[in-house]
Amino acid sequence: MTDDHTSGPVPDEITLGRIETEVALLMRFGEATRRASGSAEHRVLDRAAYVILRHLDVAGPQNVSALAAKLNLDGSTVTRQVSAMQRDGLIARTPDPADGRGTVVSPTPAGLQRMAAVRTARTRLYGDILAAWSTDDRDTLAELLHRFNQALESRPRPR
Amino acid sequence: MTDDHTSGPVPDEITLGRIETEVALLMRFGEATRRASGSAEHRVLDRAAYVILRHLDVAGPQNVSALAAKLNLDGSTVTRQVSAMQRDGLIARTPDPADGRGTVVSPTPAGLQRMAAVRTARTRLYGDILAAWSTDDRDTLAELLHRFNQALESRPRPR
DNA sequence: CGGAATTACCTGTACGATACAGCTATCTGT
DNA sequence: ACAGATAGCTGTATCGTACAGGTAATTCCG
Repeated sequence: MTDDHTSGPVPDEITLGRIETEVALLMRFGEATRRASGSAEHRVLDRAAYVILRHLDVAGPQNVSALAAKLNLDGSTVTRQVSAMQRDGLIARTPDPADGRGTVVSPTPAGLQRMAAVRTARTRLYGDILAAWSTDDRDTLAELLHRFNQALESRPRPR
Repeated sequence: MTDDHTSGPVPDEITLGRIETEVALLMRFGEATRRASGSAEHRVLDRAAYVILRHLDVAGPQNVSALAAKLNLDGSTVTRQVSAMQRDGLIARTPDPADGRGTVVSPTPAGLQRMAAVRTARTRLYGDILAAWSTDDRDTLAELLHRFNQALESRPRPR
């Protein structure tokens, strides 16, 4: 509710509008880039695989449900993606020793290697794109994005 | 291929890695949010309708090809989305007076109204999320995102 | 002017990512 | 030990997208 402010566009709102615009734009860029560069047959890693491997790398091997919860995806989606990744040798599935229902997903060396390659490529791309930026501005961008994501994470309860 | 830097992780690279991480995170948040909030039957605007309306609003009525080029989408994709939007009364198609092959797509008042509603909702959401931020930080975020997008736009020629 | 090449759009088809519903196997609490 | 919850898988549906192919209109060139 928050019986809003029919007071008109306050400066703050202008800034928020700009942020909305830029986030939407960035989103669109990201999708376009992913489609353009990833569709070739030699795609190093498709998108979901990268995110999954990345998460497994930082958070350690875990079962499908945990993965799904963390990635905000349905369990069935993760099941299928993990199956594909197993077929491609990027992850291994082992029965969870602590729970007969569960399957622990862990990255294989090959998976980690490919993930690292993608990460390096992306990092390099950003280096290219931000070539003209000062170290200070880059730092600030990283910091603000981090805080923004934290804010997003702690407050996505519109349900 | 640019056998560069075997020098190890320079501070700059650490920052770039952080940026990569945060952009990826933001992307996932955006997708998750879109799916979660948009799937209900009361979705104000489905799919790419928002982006299309937004673009038509800022860039004026234009034909399908121009739209596709701007949005980095295949013409057929835009055709279908525009058809759906026409069915829903969000845009109107009129024959291009200057080119018998072309169809000019223009937003209807209803379309613009719904677009504005979505934009307002999103802006409010960001206001919520950034409630604890200083005006300065918000400004900086908006500015840096803008510059980042500009850099992305002017340099996506890895093909 | 007239045919060839190009362009704009649409349609058919396919694919990837996702969700939801329903199934089976296993676990947990009383 | 049984009832209910949970983990994962499979079937099916939807959405957004791309590519290939078709038709109509435009433009270019001789």
